[in-house]
Amino acid sequence: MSERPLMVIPQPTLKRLVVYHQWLKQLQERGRDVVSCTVLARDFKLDATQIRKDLEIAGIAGTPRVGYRIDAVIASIESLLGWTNVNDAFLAGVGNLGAALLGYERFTRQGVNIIAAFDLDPAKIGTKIHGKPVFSLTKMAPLAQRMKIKIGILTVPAPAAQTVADLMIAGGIEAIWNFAPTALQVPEPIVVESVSLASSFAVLLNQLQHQRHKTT
Amino acid sequence: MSERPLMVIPQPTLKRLVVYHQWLKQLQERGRDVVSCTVLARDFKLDATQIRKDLEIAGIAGTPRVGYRIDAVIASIESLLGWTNVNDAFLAGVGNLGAALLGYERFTRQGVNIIAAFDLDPAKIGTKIHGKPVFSLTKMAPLAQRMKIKIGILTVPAPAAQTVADLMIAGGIEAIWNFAPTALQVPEPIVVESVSLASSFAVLLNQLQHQRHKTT
DNA sequence: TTTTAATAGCGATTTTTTTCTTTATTCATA
DNA sequence: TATGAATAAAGAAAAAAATCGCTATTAAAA
Ligand SMILES: NC(=O)c1ccc[n+]([C@@H]2O[C@H](COP(=O)([O-])OP(=O)(O)OC[C@H]3O[C@@H](n4cnc5c(N)ncnc54)[C@H](O)[C@@H]3O)[C@@H](O)[C@H]2O)c1
Ligand SMILES: NC(=O)c1ccc[n+]([C@@H]2O[C@H](COP(=O)([O-])OP(=O)(O)OC[C@H]3O[C@@H](n4cnc5c(N)ncnc54)[C@H](O)[C@@H]3O)[C@@H](O)[C@H]2O)c1
Repeated sequence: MSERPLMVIPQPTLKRLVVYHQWLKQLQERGRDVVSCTVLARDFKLDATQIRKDLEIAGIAGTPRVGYRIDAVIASIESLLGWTNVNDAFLAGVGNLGAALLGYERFTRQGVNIIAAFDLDPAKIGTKIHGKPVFSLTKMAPLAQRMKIKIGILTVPAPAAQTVADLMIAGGIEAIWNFAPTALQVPEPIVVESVSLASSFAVLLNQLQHQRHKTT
Repeated sequence: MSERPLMVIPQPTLKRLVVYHQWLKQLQERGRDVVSCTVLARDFKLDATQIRKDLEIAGIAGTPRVGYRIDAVIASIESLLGWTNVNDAFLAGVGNLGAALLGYERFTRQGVNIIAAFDLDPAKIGTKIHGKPVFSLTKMAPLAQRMKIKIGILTVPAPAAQTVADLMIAGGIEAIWNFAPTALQVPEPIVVESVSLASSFAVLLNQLQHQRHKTT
């Protein structure tokens, strides 16, 4: 498909590029056409040079005294992240969080399309949640294999996470987006990206404590 | 309360400590009593020295040839993160994600207790979701002020996020946990911690692409 | 009791990431 | 057409984070 040199993008840069993208989309809707690092730095409370380096790493050029064309930046980031072609994914565990992810339409514009969900609960199996069909967990591995699904989203309770991850891998899934607070043990080529909301909240609390110390 | 020197903990360390904590809880439930950095390093696919440094920063000591007492590590991390006293919080935007967060009981063991939620939707106002009362958004600021709530959780659609954040600040809220994909503009002392699931997924995709390059 | 192996501890080194400094480019204005 | 101001670009420096190498300590084995 799209031939990219596949250079290594620093992970902090990668994450920030996604955040810039979201914001630039909003600026665009408000009629903005170009944006400077100075402005972005103020909006995000970051260093302007850092943003410039990030865009440079993404291969984006600006013009002095003007800034960057927003549409060009958006297009570059989308291409860099591979959002131009969407990846099909399975989701396991249609609970509170799983259902929320199923209903989040923005994901399809961010490279992921959840095409089916799997659960153990008989009350959920056979239904559709946010338009996505829910199947029995036993169907997951065979279906993944048949449909060549490569991405699995794991939103089951922590004690079940390892078992369900093993099923995903058995079905040929290569990357697991893990929301369960556990350390998944997976063989070498499998990619795991874990989301830890608790970590994020810990950062919030920590900063709040520091802020209070400063002012008192 | 608990008098801590409030040293600066590197943010990567802080996040990892939370992850260690979750895992150690599980090891404890399985009857484990001590754990070594070597084992943790294998479980998390991290460098053993890094884990040792993290624990050192958290002020945790181990014994050679044995490792660390799991209960001591858990206690130290909880105390360090301030999970021993729970912080009350308000949540704005009881949609898919907001409702999922409302129903997540583990949060109370991680320093945050959502005591009420707020929304614009008349169908939701006056109801209880996962046992938490939902009030009209207009009540948020006055109630926050009266109840001295300092933490706000923002799960409204992106276009509404800035407005609702302003309301939170008007109510005396000092820290905002933001799930909306937007760049909140807040005055100096206000702390904002944004969660970007899209960034996390971008990391997953990126690693998957690299993994594929390696093997092919 | 001695030896061995596993592990924590600690300082040094390397790598990565961020920030600073300087230069070059472009647009607006006189 | 010059001048000034804002900005990107590029390289250097600094800061932060991760990793390495070595030493000390401890428990188990010999
Ligand atoms: N809800 C949140 O806000 C939140 C936040 C952070 C992390 N998480 C994590 O996300 C995961 C899901 O949380 P939740 O609140 O949605 O839980 P939940 O209890 O609402 O949902 C769990 C779902 O998984 C299903 N399930 C259980 N065992 C299964 C199995 N073996 N195979 C397939 N499905 C199975 C259940 O039937 C249920 O539908 C948990 O690991 C939780 O720790 C949740
Ligand atoms: N659902 C997800 O998986 C997911 C993932 C990542 C980020 N997010 C972000 O989280 C936020 C919420 O997502 P969601 O899927 O729950 O959306 P949703 O549409 O399901 O819920 C939004 C809720 O906010 C309420 N609301 C709207 N305007 C409001 C206002 N001004 N004041 C108070 N409440 C208001 C709505 O009535 C609704 O209940 C969005 O910003 C979304 O981008 C969601």
